[in-house]
Amino acid sequence: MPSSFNITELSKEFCITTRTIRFYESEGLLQPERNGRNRVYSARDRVQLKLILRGKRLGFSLSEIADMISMYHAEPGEIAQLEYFLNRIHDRRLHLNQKRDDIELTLAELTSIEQQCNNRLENLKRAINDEE
Amino acid sequence: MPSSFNITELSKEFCITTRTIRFYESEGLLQPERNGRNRVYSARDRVQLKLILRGKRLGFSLSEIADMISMYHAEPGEIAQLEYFLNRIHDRRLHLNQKRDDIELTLAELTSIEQQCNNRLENLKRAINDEE
DNA sequence: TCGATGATTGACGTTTACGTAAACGTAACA
DNA sequence: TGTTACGTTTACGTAAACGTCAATCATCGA
Repeated sequence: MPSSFNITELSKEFCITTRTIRFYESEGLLQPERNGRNRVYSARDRVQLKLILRGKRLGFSLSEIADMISMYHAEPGEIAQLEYFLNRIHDRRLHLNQKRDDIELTLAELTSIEQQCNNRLENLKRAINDEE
Repeated sequence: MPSSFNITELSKEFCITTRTIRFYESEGLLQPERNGRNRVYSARDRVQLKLILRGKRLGFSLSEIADMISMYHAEPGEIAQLEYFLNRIHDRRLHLNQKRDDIELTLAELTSIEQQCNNRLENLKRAINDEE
């Protein structure tokens, strides 16, 4: 695993356009180094990009993602900050638990209609066999 | 539980605007009855709306949601249709499993930074006690 | 009968998250 | 020494998902 990447390498690895990566930077979600004019992404930048894309898959907006990423890097020093921070973590957890419940529900429904399909399929195949 | 609803009742129950509900209808996601000009939503329409909002929470687009809802109502009659349908179910399941994995990862990371926060918090509080 | 209340249909506006094109820089390679 | 391949900035365009009027209609209580 290399320790630095250019924009095209990352765009290919994650199947996104360079435009998208630059856009994330313009929104403050990435801060790559520069080699002259060109962007140079560290391993940490690459992890950050992974986090962004994971957030996107979960349907979070870029500003929500920015907020979450800031939590990863924050180093609150005072008690009040820490307690505020723990509250935000708590809220995020509730939010994610809700999504997980939504997923479980949807998966259960998928299983149900899958069952029905399989039943119908067996009936149809049996009917064909009976014809022979 | 009433068996029919007007648009304002639904908008209040689900904390969305009437505009949003009408928009979903214009996109083919809802087909309420009419009483004269006015829309009348059945219990089934209400469930449908719930499904839409669940899909939104999971970050699906309205067209994806329309696709999923159509699966709930489809009654494929031929073997080829059924097998195609089972494939779509399979794909959806993969998609949802991916999201669930993303959620588990994120929750695990939240737990980790929560731990760190709690540790710091305890240290700070201990330091204050030692001062006394 | 009149005004408030709530619903409807346009129609244009807005935000988010990029797409796309133009114009330019630069390093390598034939 | 072109030209090809990537990279950059700037800027306008766009699709999705609504928000926000405005004009109109229906009803209902005072």
